[in-house]
Amino acid sequence: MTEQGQEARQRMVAGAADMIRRRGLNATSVRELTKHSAAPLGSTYHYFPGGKQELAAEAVRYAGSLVSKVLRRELAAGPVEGLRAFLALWRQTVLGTDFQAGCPVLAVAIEEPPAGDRSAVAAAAEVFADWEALMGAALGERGVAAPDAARLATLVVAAVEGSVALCRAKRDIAPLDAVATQLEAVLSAAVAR
Amino acid sequence: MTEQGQEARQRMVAGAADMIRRRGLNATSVRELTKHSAAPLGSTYHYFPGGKQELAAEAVRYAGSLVSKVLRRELAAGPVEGLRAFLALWRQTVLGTDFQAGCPVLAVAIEEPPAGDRSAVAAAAEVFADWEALMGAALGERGVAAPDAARLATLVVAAVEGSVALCRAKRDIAPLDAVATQLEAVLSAAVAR
DNA sequence: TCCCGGCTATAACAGTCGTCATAGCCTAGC
DNA sequence: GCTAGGCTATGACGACTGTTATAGCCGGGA
Repeated sequence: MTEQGQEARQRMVAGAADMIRRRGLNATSVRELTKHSAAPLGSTYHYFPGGKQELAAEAVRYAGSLVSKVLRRELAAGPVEGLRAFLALWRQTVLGTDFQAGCPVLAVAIEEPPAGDRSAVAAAAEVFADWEALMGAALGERGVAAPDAARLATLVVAAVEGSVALCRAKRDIAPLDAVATQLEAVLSAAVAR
Repeated sequence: MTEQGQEARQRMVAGAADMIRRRGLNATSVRELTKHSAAPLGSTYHYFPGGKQELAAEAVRYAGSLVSKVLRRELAAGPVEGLRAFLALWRQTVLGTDFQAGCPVLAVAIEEPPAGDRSAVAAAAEVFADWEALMGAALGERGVAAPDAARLATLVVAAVEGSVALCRAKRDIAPLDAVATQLEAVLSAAVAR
C-alpha cells in the first residue's frame, strides 16, 4: 500500500487545525479545507466517516498534542519555565499571523455542536484537561498542595486562552503580556511559599 | 409614528446576542434570528443597513453594556465585590443554559470577520476594554498602582472569559469556580498590599 | 378624507453548504 | 499478467446562506 493517502489525511488534519484557529469551525467549509490542504474533496468521507465533526475532533487533538509536547518538555525545568513557554507559543501564533489566528481548541469549545454529536467539543475538553494536568503536576512537584495546584493550572489555561482572544479583538499583544506578568507573579509566589 | 418598529429592532438586538453566545456568529443565520426574535426578515436591512455585521456589533455592545452596568454597580463596594458579581453573572449564564451559552463578546472576537468589515470585532474590543477599565479603576481606588491595576484587570477579564469556555467544553462549572478562588486571592492580596 | 412615510411581506438572486454515490485510476501482491 | 482494494474525481442532492428589490399595509398629520 502506498503511503500517499495517509499523507493526504495528515495534511487535512493539520490544515483543519489551521483554518479552525483562524475562522472557527462553522466558518470552515469542507471544500475550502480540502483546497487549503491540497487534498481531494472525495477523500474527506473516506478518511473521516464521521464527517466534519470527526475531522474537527482530530484537528483539535492534533493541535492540542503539539502544545502538550512543548509544555511537557519545558515544564521539566519548573512551572514558571513551562508557563513562559506556553505564553511564548501563543505570542508567536498571534503575532506570526498578524492577529488572525488564535486557539483552535477554544474555537471548537464555544461553538454549538450539531445535535447529538459532541465529539469535537469533547476532544476540546480533553485537550484543556491535558494542559491543566501537565501544569498542575509541575506545580505539585514544586510543593504546591494538590487542590491549589489544580486551581492554579486552571487559572493559567483559562487566562492564557482568554488573553489570546482579547489580543485578537484589540489587534494588540498587550493583553497577553499583561497576563504573562501577572501569572508569572502568581506562580512564583505559589512555588516559593 | 408608532413605536412598534423600534421594539422589534430591540428584540432583534437582544435575540442576536442570545443566539451568538450559544452558537457563534457564523452559525447564526439572519433568518433564524428573525424567527427567534419574532421579527420580520424584511426589516433586518431596514434597521441595520450594514447587514449582519452591524447587527452583530450592536448585539455585542448591548450584551457588554448589561455586564458593565452590573459591574459598575457592584464595584462601588470594592474590587473583590465586583469580581464576585462578575463571576456570579457568568456562573448564572452557564448553569442557567445547561452549558449551552457563553459570552457573545468572546464568540465574535475569535471569528474572522468578512473582508474589510471589522466593526463587530471592534465592538468586542471596546467591550473588553470597558470591563477592564471599570475593574482597573476600582483597583486604583483601593491603592493599587496604575500599571499593576491595569494588568490585574486584564487578567480578570481574560481568565473569566477563558474559564467560561472551559466550562462549556467540559460541561462542568468547576473551572469557573477554580478561577474564582484564585482570582479572589490575587485581588485581595493586591488590595491589601 | 387623503396622503405620506415607516414598516413589512414575499419572492428572488446567486451562491455555498455538508454529504453521498458511483465510476474509475493505479498500485501491491500473487 | 491479473486481480483486489485503497484512493480519487466527478457530479449531484436538497437545503440553506446573506442580501436585495418591490409591492403593499397601515397608522398619524393635514
